Amino acid sequence: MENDMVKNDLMKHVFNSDAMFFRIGELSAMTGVSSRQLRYWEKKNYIQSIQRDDDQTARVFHFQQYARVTGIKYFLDEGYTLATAVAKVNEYIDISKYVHKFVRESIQNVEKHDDAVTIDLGWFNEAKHERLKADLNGDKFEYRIEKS
DNA sequence: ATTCTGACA
DNA sequence: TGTCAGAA
Repeated sequence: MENDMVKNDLMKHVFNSDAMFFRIGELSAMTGVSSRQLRYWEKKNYIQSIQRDDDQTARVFHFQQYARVTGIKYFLDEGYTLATAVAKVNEYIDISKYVHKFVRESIQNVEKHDDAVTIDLGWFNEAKHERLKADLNGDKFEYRIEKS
């Protein structure tokens, strides 16, 4: 639908916006991690800033690094050492990466109806005679097996 | 005004 | 890790 196209472009615009990039002072203020620590973490390769092509030296961090830094600080506050905190964050990022991949590959099709949306989740069994479907109504949803 | 690197009363 | 200097 045309409406969906608009929303997609809007989302792309939002996530590619300059607002998603931060300099060290901003990132520090947002996360409560000192700029001194941020520079040290980068030197240790625990976080990374954008590769800058110009002659500027000021670090620029992408939004994803905000998530990383926040995660590292969380485990640090839990009492873990810096190296362990980083390992924990990497583990979570790894897991979420697989979960995202799983979810993406699980969704075979999204069928829009008048009042609801049905998500096709693929074959329900090895015999491939039934498919698992999820009917969405607002924020509610139900699973259903559909003969194929 | 901010950030960068290097150094340590 | 904080902080300060001197430069960009």
